[in-house]
Amino acid sequence: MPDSKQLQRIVNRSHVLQTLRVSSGISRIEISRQLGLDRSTITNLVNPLLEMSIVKVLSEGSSPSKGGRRPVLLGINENFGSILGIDLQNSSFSAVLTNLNGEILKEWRGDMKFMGLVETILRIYSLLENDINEMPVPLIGIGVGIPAIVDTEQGFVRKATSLHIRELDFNREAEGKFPVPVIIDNDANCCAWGQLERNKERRLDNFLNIIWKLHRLEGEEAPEEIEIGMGIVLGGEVYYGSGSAAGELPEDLLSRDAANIYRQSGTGWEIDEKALGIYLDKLFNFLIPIFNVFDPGEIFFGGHFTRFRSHVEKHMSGTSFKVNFPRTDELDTAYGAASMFVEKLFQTPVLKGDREGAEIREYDLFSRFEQER
Amino acid sequence: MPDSKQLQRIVNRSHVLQTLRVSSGISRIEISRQLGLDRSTITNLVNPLLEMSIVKVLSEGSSPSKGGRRPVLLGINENFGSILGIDLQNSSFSAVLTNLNGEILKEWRGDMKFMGLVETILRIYSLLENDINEMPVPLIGIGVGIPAIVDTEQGFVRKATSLHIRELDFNREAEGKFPVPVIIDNDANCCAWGQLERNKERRLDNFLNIIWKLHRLEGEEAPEEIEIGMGIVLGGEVYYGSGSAAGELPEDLLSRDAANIYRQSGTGWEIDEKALGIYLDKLFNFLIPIFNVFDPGEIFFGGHFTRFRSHVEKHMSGTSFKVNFPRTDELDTAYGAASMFVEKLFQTPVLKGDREGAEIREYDLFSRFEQER
DNA sequence: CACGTTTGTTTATTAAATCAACAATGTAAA
DNA sequence: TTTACATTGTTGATTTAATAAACAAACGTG
Repeated sequence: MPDSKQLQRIVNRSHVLQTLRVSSGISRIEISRQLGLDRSTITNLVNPLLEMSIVKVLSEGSSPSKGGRRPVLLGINENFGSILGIDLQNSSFSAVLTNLNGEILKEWRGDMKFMGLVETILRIYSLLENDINEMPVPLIGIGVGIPAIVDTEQGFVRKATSLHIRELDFNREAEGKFPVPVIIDNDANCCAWGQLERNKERRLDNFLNIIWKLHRLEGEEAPEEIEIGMGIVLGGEVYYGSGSAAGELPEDLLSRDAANIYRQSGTGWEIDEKALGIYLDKLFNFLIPIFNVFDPGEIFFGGHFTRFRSHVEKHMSGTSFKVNFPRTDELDTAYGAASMFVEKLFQTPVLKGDREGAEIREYDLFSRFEQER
Repeated sequence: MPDSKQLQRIVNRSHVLQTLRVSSGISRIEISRQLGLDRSTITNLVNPLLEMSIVKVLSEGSSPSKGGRRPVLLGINENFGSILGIDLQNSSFSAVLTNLNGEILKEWRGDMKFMGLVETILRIYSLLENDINEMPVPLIGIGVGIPAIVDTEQGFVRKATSLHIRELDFNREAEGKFPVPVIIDNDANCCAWGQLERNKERRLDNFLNIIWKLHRLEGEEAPEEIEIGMGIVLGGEVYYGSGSAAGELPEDLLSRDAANIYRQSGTGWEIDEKALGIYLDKLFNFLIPIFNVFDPGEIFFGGHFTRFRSHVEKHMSGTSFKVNFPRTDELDTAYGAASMFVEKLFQTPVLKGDREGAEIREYDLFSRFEQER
């Protein structure tokens, strides 16, 4: 629908928003310099965003060294809207509410028997609805992470062993049932989205985000199930591969095979160092070649990897990769699911299809709220 | 230098050229439909290209089913210019001259002692110069493939064991010494570029291109040296990784380790099936996990892999990947090097840097030849 | 042969950028 | 204090490149 002229404006506006997001506290003139656009163009783009309160004035900056008018420092209004991120597992969930700056406003954890994807998410949402509505920030989107192979673009779940799903058209089934748009993705990819969000100022290019996650098995108490997941970010965007299965590890490196690492003791879980060593040998034997072929700029080890930091560092010592152990917790996937939504909000819209029906991506902030507020 | 308005025109012009390249024999109106631009816009973009003879009229198409004026079918003028592609090895080279449609106009093979990168390429060029100049198509660029880790964007050779190079600023050393622009890249990446060119109508998204190449060792007669190279294409573009080393395989899978596969017999080279089997087991043990993690839409096995086709098919039979054995010959790398240049000619120009000095990519066809012809 | 259809061009119009001038606001030296 | 100068940000005129609309050209069909 939007013609090429309007599209240019939309794209430029999006560039402005991205710049504001990445370099919060920047002046209009500095934006114009970074984007190579005229000063007046930025003024014209920014002012409507200010009126809509998507952008806000932070403060007056100090005047430049040689004198001159003080720059007016701008930034994204992080309270323009909130995002609900849900980490959906077989029999439990966790969830976070974040603002547009990726700051956590609220968090939840709970048990929830899985009863179909849409149904379960609806239940969780109605469980949290009151909490969300009493916040001063209105909800504008939901992101969901599940242990599955997901075509996020199409909203299509290909395969989810632990949830017993195959070829589910989520978008169609969820149509009209939620008050805000819902996006789903693989949980490991969500964590990669979260890493993109947390490091947005660094404008990371290529990195791998590997997580070590524990799941309680359905019914059983112990041992827990290990999930090793890899999220791949290339050129600043999550890479899905041609079948949405990029980053999936072989079965024998996941699940029960390594379950005897965790031994139940009197107080709780205890780690069998020998079993751990054997498992990590096998794992890194697999991973290191992958690292070499991808040649990422950085590798993040999240989740329970932080508990085995020294082991990981030993295995990585032969390589020249930059290794990173981000602070992580049980909410990583939920946080990442929310981050995914935020990242998509600020992505520069492109004509999708390229071929037929030129349709704009549906998450563009300005277009969505142009009339409403 | 070019402002945002001119940039839009350049980008749209580039889209038109890409469309013409991918779907040769297309009418203006059909282009306008595919790109979502107005008919008159396409007319205005195409006509200058016709005058410059970058684009040519193919023929009158048949009139549409319900009557109406016959569409004027357009296509890239493949003879607007020619590209020299060079495959540079330690003590020999091969080269091809292609037109803009990736058709081979001429080819050469020869021995050439390596004497520094720029010097050697210059020698090869002067060797072929007369042949090239007597062609009716003017040379507009040179692409070079070398067995090395290369930062193509910067024109910087990081490491080339067999050529004894380390940290060489090619662009600086070559400055002003060639009559046309020269681009260098890793040889495996070149082959991937070649595959992109050969399959341009298919608009491939993600694929891996794996080659099995033989090199004569310096001085020695036998055994030859094996080079296994992987070119990675993601989102329709060659992926280089953060250190330009993406796709590099571990040392022990290359070189001499598998040399005893080739045995010299009375008539020539003979293959030791047992040694081959052991080697391929090891190789595919390495490759299959890589395939799974990349989740490509297709995998090409080129070079000598075609001789071991049944072996490869056996190893790949457990997977669900689409396997492809393209017709290949000794000129693949050279052809790919030329293809790389052509592909870059037709890439949509983007502001590089994004941050500072907004500079346009230097290969844009129209801009380069606007005044000249 | 009249009529509808499709391609492609021409001219007027429009959207969104730039350009240039200027107001506002600051530092620093005279 | 005053003057000069530097920098940010806005306003109005101008330019550019797209679209829109009308039309010419070419073709098939009843």
